[in-house]
Amino acid sequence: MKTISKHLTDSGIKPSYQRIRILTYLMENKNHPTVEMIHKELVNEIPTLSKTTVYNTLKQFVEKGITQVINIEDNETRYDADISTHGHFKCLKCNKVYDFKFDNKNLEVSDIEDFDFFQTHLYIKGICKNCKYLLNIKN
Amino acid sequence: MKTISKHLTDSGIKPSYQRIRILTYLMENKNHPTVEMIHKELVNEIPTLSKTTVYNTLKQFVEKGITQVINIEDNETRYDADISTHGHFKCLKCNKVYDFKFDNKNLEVSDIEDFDFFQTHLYIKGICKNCKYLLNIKN
DNA sequence: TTATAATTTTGTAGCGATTTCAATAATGTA
DNA sequence: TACATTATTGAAATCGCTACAAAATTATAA
Repeated sequence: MKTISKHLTDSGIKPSYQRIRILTYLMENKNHPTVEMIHKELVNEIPTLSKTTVYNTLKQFVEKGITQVINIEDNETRYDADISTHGHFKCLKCNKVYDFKFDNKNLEVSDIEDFDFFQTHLYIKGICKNCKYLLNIKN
Repeated sequence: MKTISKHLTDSGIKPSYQRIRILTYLMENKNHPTVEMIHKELVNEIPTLSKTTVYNTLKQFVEKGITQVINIEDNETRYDADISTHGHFKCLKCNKVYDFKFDNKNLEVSDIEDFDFFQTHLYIKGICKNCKYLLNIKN
């Protein structure tokens, strides 16, 4: 709780109760939640929590650089408090989003050599190990 | 025109007038357009063209695998008739989306070794060469 | 050709995600 | 305590997209 609060103030965000709870949720559940998911969970603890607050808070987190947006699917915006450059894998069977590491430094790109890079997003879609295993059992 | 029509029939899509025009637009203007942009342009030539038709047609193109969706931004779905694996760079200054090549084969990823990959999307955001140049002139 | 069936396009209505905005609540300051 | 500032809330509005049924077009059969 102390660290979360400090994380906010360090980023120029006043640590209100709602903001602390939302950031705590993001850091404890690394499940790349949607606004819907965050609200649904937190409204149990904070009955008055409005969805607008979740939207406003996440927008602010992204602007201040302590949260990144995951656009792996066009109909759902997900959020991740891990702002390090890493990839996201979405299983098309169970819909779970996995984190993965990739070598950003040795990523060879051409055609955009003289461009300045601010953010890199790598998304892979497919079938995860667990679902592959379950599919094999069935057949 | 002949080739576009053939491209459609080869993919199991009946080459209606609207479908031909939409695919032609995608192939001639490699500008990664949104539904809005496609409709705005084509309604000049086809005054009765409805946005629903553009949505339906693109959905079908994606299902049949002749068009891919670009989710580089959460508030705009873009489309690309180039279905080869390539990256997309969005300039945060001029908002243009550039294509770029990257070495998909030598992409080193960890944590998801035994997963099956179906699609890979690489998005980079930053400032393009042209905007960098223009910024330098100003200052 | 003509009648009928199947497909495509169109426009309206509806839905869900997000934003706007004004009122209320909470917090900070003199 | 009084006042100013900021944050939260909830209702209404907006936007992108989908559902659906009617109209238009195209294909098929007699």
